[in-house]
Amino acid sequence: MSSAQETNIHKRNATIQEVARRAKVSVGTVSNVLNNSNAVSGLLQRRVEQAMRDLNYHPNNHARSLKSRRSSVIGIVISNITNPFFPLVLRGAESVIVRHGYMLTIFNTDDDIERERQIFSLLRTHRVDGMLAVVAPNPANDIAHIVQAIDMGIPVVCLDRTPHGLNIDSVVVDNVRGSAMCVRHLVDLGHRKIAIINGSSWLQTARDRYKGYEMALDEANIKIDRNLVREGDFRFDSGYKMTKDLLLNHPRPTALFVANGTMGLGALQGLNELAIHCPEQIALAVFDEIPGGRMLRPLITSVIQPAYDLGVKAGELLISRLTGKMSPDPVTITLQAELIIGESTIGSGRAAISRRSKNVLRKRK
Amino acid sequence: MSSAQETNIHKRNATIQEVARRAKVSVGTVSNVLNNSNAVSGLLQRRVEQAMRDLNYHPNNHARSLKSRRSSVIGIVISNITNPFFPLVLRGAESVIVRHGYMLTIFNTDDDIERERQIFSLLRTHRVDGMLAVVAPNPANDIAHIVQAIDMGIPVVCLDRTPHGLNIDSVVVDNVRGSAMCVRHLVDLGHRKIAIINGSSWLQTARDRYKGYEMALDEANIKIDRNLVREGDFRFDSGYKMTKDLLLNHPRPTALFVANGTMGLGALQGLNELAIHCPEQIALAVFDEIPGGRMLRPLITSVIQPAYDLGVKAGELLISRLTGKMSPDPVTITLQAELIIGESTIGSGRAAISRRSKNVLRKRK
DNA sequence: AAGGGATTCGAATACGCTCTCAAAACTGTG
DNA sequence: CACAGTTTTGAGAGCGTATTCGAATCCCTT
Repeated sequence: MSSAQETNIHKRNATIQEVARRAKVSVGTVSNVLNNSNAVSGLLQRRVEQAMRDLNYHPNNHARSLKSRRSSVIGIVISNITNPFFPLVLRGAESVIVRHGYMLTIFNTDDDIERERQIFSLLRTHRVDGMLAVVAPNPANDIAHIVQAIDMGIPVVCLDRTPHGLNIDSVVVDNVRGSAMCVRHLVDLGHRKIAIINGSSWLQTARDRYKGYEMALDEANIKIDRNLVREGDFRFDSGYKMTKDLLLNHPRPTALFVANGTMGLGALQGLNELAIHCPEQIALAVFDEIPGGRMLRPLITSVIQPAYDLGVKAGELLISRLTGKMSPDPVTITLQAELIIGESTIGSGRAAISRRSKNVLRKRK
Repeated sequence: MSSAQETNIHKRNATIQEVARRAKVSVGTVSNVLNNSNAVSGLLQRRVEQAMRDLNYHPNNHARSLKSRRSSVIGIVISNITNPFFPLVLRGAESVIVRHGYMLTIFNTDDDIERERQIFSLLRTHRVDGMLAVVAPNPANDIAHIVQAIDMGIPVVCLDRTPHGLNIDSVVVDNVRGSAMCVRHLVDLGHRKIAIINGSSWLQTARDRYKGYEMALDEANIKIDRNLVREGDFRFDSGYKMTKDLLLNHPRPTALFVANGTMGLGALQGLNELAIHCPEQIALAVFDEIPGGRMLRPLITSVIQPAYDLGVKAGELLISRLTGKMSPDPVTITLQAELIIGESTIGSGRAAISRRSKNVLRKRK
């Protein structure tokens, strides 16, 4: 089997020069067939292509980018790929971006704004053509790095979250409405003491989900009880701890609304340990999909976000910025979430539900 | 709010030249402070840094790479980030790679070997410094693209799977042993008719998991019944369909070993629809983690892979190749999986839980 | 055969940076 | 103060490609 040590004959990549020489043609001509800019006669074209094959030529993207000022690379900055929401987003974005000839470079911020700044700087050094960003919570609301990127002509599309006070291209889920829809469902079932376990209020997402909660309760003339409002960090542990805390204290809620899937899993764990049954003893509804949730019993009522579509739309928006002909005004695309009603809130017979949930109870937008 | 239209004063990035001019210093000196190669006196150093700040200078990585022949980019090629196994791997790899100053570029092959080839070519055009690759099933075993990359001095570390017949750096899970351990557990519980739902036998991974199955049965002098061996594609649907198929035909297995998590979820769905209870009517064990599985009841017996660690180890291996001082011989690192015994095979837990839930229900009514 | 227009080709330059190497500026010593 | 030794600085040559624009070639017409 061949390996680097044996075959280090051509350790260097072939250059356009060498291709030209071998095809008995000038460098310019090779460049032309590469980018089929100027028409090249069939004969030369074939000769060049043959030479490229012979030399196993791979054009040097760095030289190309240096000259052309386009890198064909797009940076995507997310909070944490380990959160099951993001692989779908990534995949959606990738599907459109790759189709347009770009590469995707990925970074996790872990929701650390300082890290986000470093990453933006790095991406600028690498001269990416555009960025997709799930912005980190930003207490000081210091968005200079984003503004600067845009000012330098690098389109930035915000995904899932929007920095406060910055009018910028973005693709988001209608968190207010999704959340309201879900809480309304709980209200409709007769619940009055509905607790919420939310994420950090530094995140627009969390604020919006709270707003939806507020709206639904307002509509029903239910006064918000601060004791039933908890702020976690969108991680398993905070879902777990806050659930236990809520249920061991007064007033004890009859329904629990958890603002994301991972905390939702934590909540389930908590309920489990307390041997509190759902929906008999408490109703549970979750914003976001619970990983592997469709096999859970009871099936959890949840607000499903169009994650893949979010990525696709963001990718498309970025591409149309890149290809130029768009009004320069920032655009915001809002996607609707879908409420899937499971057994964790209505709690009737299991067989009936799983059948019905597919056909009837799925509220479409 | 600032935006591209208003502030397009410096649409062009500052260059090292401009920094030099502003700091009243030569280009070489600026370069030296950038890479602190030649010691630069404190005074000039400060002047240069100030100038960089003033001009908001971001060095052009393309120019740098063109000259230095190092891109500081590593490509990672996986089959599908949507498979929950991979985000962890990615994160593990990222954690070490970023720490060493590299960027990560990601591609999904969807297990399409042709796509893999295109991606390798693209990565070479972009002159990545190294690659991490989860190779696609490769019926013709045509690995020229991998060999070529290595021959050109681009280290490639294979992750999770190894191309057949190619001795190459790789980090894998001990699939044979993990699988054998799991099937042995089923045998120990007295099962003789143990079915397996495997992935494509083009994948080393799948072949190894089968080998473990075979070993465990051999040890127990159980003859393999081809009717109990199924080959799927590691996706939900094949787990679902094959489970139904297995359980509606003869001989009917008393235990089911599913070779990955996603198919495991499918199997659960299948059992659910057939109203076949686990573990009373069938024992279920799964290689790989089921998404959100820790909340499932019964808890599924599973072989947990060290996904994050796999990424870390692969990243470290690649980095040490990159930094040079390693024996040039290919290295294979094998990580062990862990068998977590749940209620889906031993069933005591399950009985306890379902009994408890009934009591509670009664109490409430 | 010659002229003119349309097509195709190629020499040369610039892109922004690193890195070598010689010159310049210091330092200390006799 | 002269000189050797040491540190610090800067000029310049590429890295591999895209692109411009004049030159060369081709194809028709007359």
